[in-house]
Amino acid sequence: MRVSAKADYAVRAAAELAAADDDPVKGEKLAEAQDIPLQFLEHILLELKHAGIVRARRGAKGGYWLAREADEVTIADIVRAVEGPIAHVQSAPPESIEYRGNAEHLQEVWIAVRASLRTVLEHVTLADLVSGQLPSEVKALAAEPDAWVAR
Amino acid sequence: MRVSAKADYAVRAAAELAAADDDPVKGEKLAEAQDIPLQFLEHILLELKHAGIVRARRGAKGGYWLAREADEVTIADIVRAVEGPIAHVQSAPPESIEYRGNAEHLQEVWIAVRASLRTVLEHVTLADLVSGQLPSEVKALAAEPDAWVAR
DNA sequence: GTGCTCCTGACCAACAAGGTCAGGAAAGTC
DNA sequence: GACTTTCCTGACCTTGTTGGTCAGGAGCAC
Repeated sequence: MRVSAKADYAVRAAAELAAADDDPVKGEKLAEAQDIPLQFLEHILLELKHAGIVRARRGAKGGYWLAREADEVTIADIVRAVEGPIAHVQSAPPESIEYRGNAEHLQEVWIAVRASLRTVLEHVTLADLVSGQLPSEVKALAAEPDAWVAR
Repeated sequence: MRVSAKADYAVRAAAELAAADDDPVKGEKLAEAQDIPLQFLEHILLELKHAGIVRARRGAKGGYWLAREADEVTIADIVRAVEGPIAHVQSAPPESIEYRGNAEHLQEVWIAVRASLRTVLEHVTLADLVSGQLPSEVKALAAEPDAWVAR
């Protein structure tokens, strides 16, 4: 139930690309802007490229840019590209698991967990993120003072 | 962003205890009922005991039972006991992270992610789980046909 | 005291996380 | 065509986590 460094880095780098608006940005510049180890970042960008989220060109004037418009890329797309499926249980999708005895309804709970993650991750786009104009449901969740206290 | 085997096992074992209603249940019986490796389960039950969720007695007539009423124990309690804090980013709580440049609003997103997880995990009790009477918000999330399809 | 059952630490193999290193392959510039 | 720049890729590395197993000790009931 945690967010890896890789996913966090990936989203941050993608946010920088979204802000750069289609001109290629060098890996080194992304690394500096977001304080990410360059060589690690390059591996991440490669994964994003393989997932079809980012494009790249080498050489002078080279760099990375988004393959789609910033409002067509969600945080969920990026997290899935680097971390794999969201909210798997024991490495299997929750809809495929069968529970017995008194745990029968646990499947519904894990499904609800996944659904609730999706309502956030699939609705926030990179455009939302850089502009700060998050979808209203997401803003509402983050506006609760209680959401900011540790437990 | 995944649910570990340990957390899944812990919740299932706790559900069995909730259904047993205060008489001690042997580890072996829990392991059989939920098909969990016994020795692994014993370690998990020990963690639940240290977290104050479960109590135990040794010897003949021994076993495990819930330390609190089943409607006073949430899934979040159990997940935290075995997996640690929910939705940490790079092993730190989201409210403590500072983001720069175009990723500034990412903090709000991770806070919203945690809040959305909490709305499910902190509202489902073991009593709800065993009876199948999940809270209405959770039932609503799981009722969406879309929630059951992989992506 | 003799089972029964929990309690605990040690151990283990496999894998993931979070990187670093070294070199190759395109693209542009002169 | 040489050279520089920048991405591309695989190999490697250390540390920690996951998902267990093994062996023995300690408390409880009879």
